[in-house]
Amino acid sequence: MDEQWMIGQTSLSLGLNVGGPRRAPPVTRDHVEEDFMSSKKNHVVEALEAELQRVGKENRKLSDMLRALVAKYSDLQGKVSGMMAAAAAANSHRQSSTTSEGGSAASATRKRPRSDSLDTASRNPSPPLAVAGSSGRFAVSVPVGPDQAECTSVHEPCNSKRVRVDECKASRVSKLYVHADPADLSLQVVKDGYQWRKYGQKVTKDNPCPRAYFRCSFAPSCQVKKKVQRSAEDKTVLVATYDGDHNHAQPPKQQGSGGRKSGDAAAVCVSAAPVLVQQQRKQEASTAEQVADRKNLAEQMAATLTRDPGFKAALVSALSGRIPAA
DNA sequence: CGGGTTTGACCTGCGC
DNA sequence: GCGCAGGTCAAACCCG
Repeated sequence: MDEQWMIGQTSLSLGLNVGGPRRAPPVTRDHVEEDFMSSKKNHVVEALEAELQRVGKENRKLSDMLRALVAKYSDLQGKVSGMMAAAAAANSHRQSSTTSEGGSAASATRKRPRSDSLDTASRNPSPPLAVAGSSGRFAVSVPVGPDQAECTSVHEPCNSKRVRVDECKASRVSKLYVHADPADLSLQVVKDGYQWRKYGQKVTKDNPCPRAYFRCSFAPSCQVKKKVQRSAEDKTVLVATYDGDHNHAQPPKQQGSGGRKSGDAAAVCVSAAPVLVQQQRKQEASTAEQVADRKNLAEQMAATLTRDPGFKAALVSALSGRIPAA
């Protein structure tokens, strides 16, 4: 981490030649005015020094916060990987015991097997949240919705499909807001590091922009779904709704070689800074629970940002541009 | 030729 | 029971 860098930058104040490296003032005919100006400059210097001290303090504080966030993130990541490993082990056990079922479903007629596939879909529980964002983008998976309860009944056969779907829906639904070019109507893929295959599109009632349906195409057993639709309020914002969790790691990047075909992260490179949280603010009331959620989101974002070299570079350039101006 | 996208049809739950 | 709307399917098409 570069908190040390941040901390180090607080000492920039020492290197600042406030007032600039001026030549010795020429002997002018107006000494009174000169004195007045120098005293004025002294005030400015004092003010600047105070400001620098304040900024330095703030920097230290932020560095501490960053350290805490990183520690938290590492801790969570460890937990997640542990849980994913456990879930993968459980999955392999279950799949080996239910292979006959999957094989029979594949050869059925066109329409009917749908419920079968849905059954297998919901029967295949997703492991805990895999935080997207390792792709260097700020694609933070944000749990949305009042309940974060785990879908515990997915292993058991269930009579009502809807009930099961609802149960699973309650488990993992996250939303991602991505700023996109409004002129490009084809922008229906949110770059999040995973491979997606589009399987449908629909115009919904409340939004004139069509909603695209995606499925994870990286792992056939992965049942994550994604809906992408432009925001009705702000057409520059793509709203990606994730349903479920990936039961696999993020696919390896193949950058530089032109990338894969579309559907993948390389299909569309959303240029602008993603994750617009203000939309979420609009949607959610200010209950204590939601505030906590938001805080959690902010923490995740901060952790993601601190690990992102691009962000770091941008921050460095932004800071270096500002410091002389101050 | 294989894999992804498009798109019209179909399925299903829900409200009236 | 009927209509509506969201979600899904799959044939046709496209592309590298």
